[in-house]
Amino acid sequence: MDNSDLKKVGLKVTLPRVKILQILENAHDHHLSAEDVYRVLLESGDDIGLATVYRVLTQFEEAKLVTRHHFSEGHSVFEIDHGTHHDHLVCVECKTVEEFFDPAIEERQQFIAEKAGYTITDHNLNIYGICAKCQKST
Amino acid sequence: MDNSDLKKVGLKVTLPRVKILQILENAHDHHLSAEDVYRVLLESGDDIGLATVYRVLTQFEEAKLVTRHHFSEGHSVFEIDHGTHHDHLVCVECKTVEEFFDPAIEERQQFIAEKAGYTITDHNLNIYGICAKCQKST
DNA sequence: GTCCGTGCAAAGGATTTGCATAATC
DNA sequence: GATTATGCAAATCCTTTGCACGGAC
Repeated sequence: MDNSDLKKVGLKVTLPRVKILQILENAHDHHLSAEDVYRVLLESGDDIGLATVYRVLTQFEEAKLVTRHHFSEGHSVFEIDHGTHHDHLVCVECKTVEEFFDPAIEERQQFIAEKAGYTITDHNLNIYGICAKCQKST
Repeated sequence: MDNSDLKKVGLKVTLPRVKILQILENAHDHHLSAEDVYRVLLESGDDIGLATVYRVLTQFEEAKLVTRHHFSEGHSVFEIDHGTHHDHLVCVECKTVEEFFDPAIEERQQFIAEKAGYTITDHNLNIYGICAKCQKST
């Protein structure tokens, strides 16, 4: 994903947008909050305001470049949207996020929604737990 | 669930707590935000502050009388906890919430978490869609 | 009567918005 | 050069907290 993606979705190629896109791509675990992005920007010496970070992330979401998630922590986290749906496994200790995809679960969800007369627009499954690493260190 | 439940969990029986418990029980769809509860209180002429609503709901959550959910709308919703785990089907139009429980999905979740080395502490699955009623009225 | 609970207003964190300046095309 | 984006500060939304008063036990 590079600058041409910005043009493709009708967004001007500006420094903040390019930088933020890069940060999201290079993040260790690919799920960052607006604060996280802002902090990385500050560390790299870029003078970009937090308001801009929010604005850019929201634009990216509308352009379907990134997805916004609401884990149970009060704030939003963003990840690059590669077009492949998946759910999340979140470690409540170290906040690491892993992704998974389970066809059996997807199918059951579809079935349940249909049975209840719903047309699915979206769905999200979050499993919260303690990861292997954190279990050892306790 | 009546006043004795309050005593049981170590909370004094006060008017706000009793009223709020009643409101949660009698709610049409059993999922209310703090604002929703507050509005009902106002309508019944009770002079109870919004801060108290939040305090009481938080105490109820700690006492495991109610469960707090974060659907993708920015605010929390609360429901009476009858001790039976279930997931949610949320209509994005009329905001109605239905509950469901699917053993197959529960089992798969357990399996996925184990495979990834996680000990599950909690999990939640929300399916967002348009309910039968809202599909007709559009 | 003691201690806990409540109301009000003020504080708090996350996110959004208004406006003048600065950058892109 | 026109239009769109940015930075800063102020505003907003949801929720929590501090403090003096009132109610439960």
